[in-house]
Amino acid sequence: MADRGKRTYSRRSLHGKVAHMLGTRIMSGEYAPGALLPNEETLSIELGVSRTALREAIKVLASKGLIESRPKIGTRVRPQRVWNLLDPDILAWSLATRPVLEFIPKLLELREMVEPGAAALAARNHTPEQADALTAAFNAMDAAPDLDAWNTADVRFHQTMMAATGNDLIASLGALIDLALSTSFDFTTKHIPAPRRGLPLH
Amino acid sequence: MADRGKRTYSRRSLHGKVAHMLGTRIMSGEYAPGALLPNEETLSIELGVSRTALREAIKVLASKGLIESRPKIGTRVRPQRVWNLLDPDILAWSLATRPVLEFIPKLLELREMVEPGAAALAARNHTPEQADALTAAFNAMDAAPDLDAWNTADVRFHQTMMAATGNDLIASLGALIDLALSTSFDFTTKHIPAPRRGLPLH
DNA sequence: TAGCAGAATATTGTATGATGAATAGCAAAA
DNA sequence: TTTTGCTATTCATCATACAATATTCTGCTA
Repeated sequence: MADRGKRTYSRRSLHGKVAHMLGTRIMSGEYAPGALLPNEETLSIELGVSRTALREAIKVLASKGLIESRPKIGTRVRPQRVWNLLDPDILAWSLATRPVLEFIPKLLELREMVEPGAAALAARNHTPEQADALTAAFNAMDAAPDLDAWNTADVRFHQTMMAATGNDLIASLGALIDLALSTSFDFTTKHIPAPRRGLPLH
Repeated sequence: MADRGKRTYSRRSLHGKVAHMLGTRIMSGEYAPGALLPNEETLSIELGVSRTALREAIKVLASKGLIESRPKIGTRVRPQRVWNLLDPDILAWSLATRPVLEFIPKLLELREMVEPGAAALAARNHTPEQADALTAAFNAMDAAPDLDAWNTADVRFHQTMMAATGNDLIASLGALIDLALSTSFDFTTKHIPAPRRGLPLH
């Protein structure tokens, strides 16, 4: 049950660090949409890495829709609407720059939006084991002694429910939301919890 | 209105082609989760590209959660549950390998799941311009002469509604679903359309 | 002057080889 | 049996060279 695996890209490798650096610069607006990044040679010198490492980072960002490189032109930041906002890394970079308290409502809104539909699907498709896991998570939530424990149980409850829909895509969406929420809560433990809702199944 | 930008990663560049190739191999199960890919030298020779191009492709796949490289170990396919299924490229690679007809129901299911919540949000947050765009899209749907036109209008309707929620994340999800659906429909134009639903706004 | 062809040029794209760092697996020792 | 240390394999990073590409400039021509 426990391990849901690391879903954000490693920052141990050099190109991972560079990607993080450039990603946050883009999310913060330091490199705004439409703007050109410095050329590879300049940027690699500025960051103190080889052109190879820089290019690997650039390819990562490009694959998430953030930037686009063309010969003779350079590397340009693409418009926000083509950014892949549902990518764990982009979410993490957003959280690293944007005020978290502005972001949490959007996450909660998204979760509230998918929740009823997910519950309905889960009710149709869940396996017996998943039903057990759900009730266990619900009980843990009910018995939570403090806010932190309640959050943990809450996240697990939703994760389990999204998985119980039997739809990979939906499970992936659920994991993403929960990852983002728990990361946000790491920044700010003093948040107002959403009101408890009834258990939609059973 | 028209251009929503390319959201899938370019296949013009060499490393883009390599990423596509490896991505489809992974989605098809040729490289199953837990399996090791051939080492860089072997694989670069097999694909007829330099190690540089191969490595850039590997970094792209790793950033989407598909694989993980470590010295002395090699490059291993990660478990499916950490794949970023909501990535446009991964979706495209899935569509390129998996039978499309098995995939469309999941996409429709996801869309059906988020639709009521999105409509409710849109009703609260939409701007006047978005309301106009919505009615226009709805009318286009109503007046569609054939299935193809109906699909186009349908996709536009949903896209517009998700954008009208005023939540970036939700808009991104909507764009993703619609991209995947229209790509699917390119493969198989002979599908059964979902039953028409009433216009939830107004 | 306007317009077009083609050269110059700046930037990314690709290839290659060398060196460094990490670590799994094995062997030796306690 | 457990621990320690060695070694070989693989990826990580770097440096460099050259190719491909598309803008921009230049100069010719109508």
